[in-house]
Amino acid sequence: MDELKENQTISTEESIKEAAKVVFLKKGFAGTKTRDIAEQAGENLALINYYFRSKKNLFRLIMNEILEEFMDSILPVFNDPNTSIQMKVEKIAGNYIDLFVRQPDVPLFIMNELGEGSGCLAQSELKIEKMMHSEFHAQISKEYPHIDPEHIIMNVVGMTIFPFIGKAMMNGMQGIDDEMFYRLMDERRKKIPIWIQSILDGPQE
Amino acid sequence: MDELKENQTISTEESIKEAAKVVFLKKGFAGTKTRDIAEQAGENLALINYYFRSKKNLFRLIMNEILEEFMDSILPVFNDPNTSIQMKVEKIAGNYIDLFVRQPDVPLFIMNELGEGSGCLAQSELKIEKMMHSEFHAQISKEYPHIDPEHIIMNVVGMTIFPFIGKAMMNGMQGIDDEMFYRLMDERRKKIPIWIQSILDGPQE
DNA sequence: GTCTATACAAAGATAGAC
DNA sequence: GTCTATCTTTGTATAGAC
Repeated sequence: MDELKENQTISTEESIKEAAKVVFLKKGFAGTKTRDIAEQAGENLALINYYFRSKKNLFRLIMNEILEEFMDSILPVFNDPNTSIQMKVEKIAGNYIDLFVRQPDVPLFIMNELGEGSGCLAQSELKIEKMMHSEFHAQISKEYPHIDPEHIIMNVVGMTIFPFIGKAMMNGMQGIDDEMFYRLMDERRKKIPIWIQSILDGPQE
Repeated sequence: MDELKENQTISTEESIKEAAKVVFLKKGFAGTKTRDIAEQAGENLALINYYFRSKKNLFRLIMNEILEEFMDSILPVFNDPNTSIQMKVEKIAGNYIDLFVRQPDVPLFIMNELGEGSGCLAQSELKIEKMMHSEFHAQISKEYPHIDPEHIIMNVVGMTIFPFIGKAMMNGMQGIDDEMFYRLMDERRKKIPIWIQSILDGPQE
């Protein structure tokens, strides 16, 4: 019955992963000490390396889980031929904003690990290629043949996630406090699809 | 003549700064060891702390120089009441793209160091507030009172720099190689101002 | 004021006992 | 599987030569 016990208390491995998630999201990768994770989990320091080989590996594991969950929530809509371009944009912008409002550290997290220095996510299951060759891509090609679908995808993603990446910049700015920021983000949820439509339709003559 | 020697060989302090710039840009803040910098400069390790107090301080110094130079090239146009909104957008998108094509590591760099973990740039002279309260901001408020200027600024900057941040993602993608990426970026240099105009004008009825 | 050599502390990783 | 003790790397500080 070793593999089948139920009502079992949380495993050591799992408790470390949960603790790591909390600490990583609060302090970032560089700001997190493995000793913090061990303390938060109430486990011995050496067990982190025993179960996860390295701090970086543990970090990558957690990030991939978050991203995979997110992508799985996006892709079905993205590949559904029966939803319009506008609805797809609404879905992706809305889901990104929801995720980042709830977990403000994730965007920087992603960016952090794309650099060559850490490079954890570079070859991971980001599934971006699935986004690029999705039904969304095909729909744009068909309905707006004059514009490169890559540009539109870059615009949607850039307009959506940049403010969160740049939040640290903006917080220092006179005139944009947290309350205003979240109000702006809520506006963007509705406006980004409209803006994308304006871009697709082109300039007014 | 102590302050006025010319033809002088590069100073120790300067050689460390140059070496640090090279290594930081290549490996990022976390990936750079102070011993790497010392070796690259051909100087003793302790001199880094002697001249710059700490690794973080040295990093901040270098980043501020890069950003300041960039901002100084942007701000005059940004605050000139005699250039149109479109021309300002052209200027900022063009300058960003030029900078990032020449120094592909800078954008990720900036983002990397905005996180709370390292936080080197958080309270630095980013001059973003000057961008936000520039003539550009005022022009949008006046000519397009129905739209929040912050949204437009976020859109310009997001559309411009996101592709560089996401380049690592896209490089892994089937169908976008380096040549195509730079072709797309060159297109964006001209198209972003047009797209912004479409957004400002709103959807076609 | 500059520089070399060295010491020290924090933090990730590992070996080996149990 | 778990824990203690230890090793290694790395940023920083200091002592002392010139």
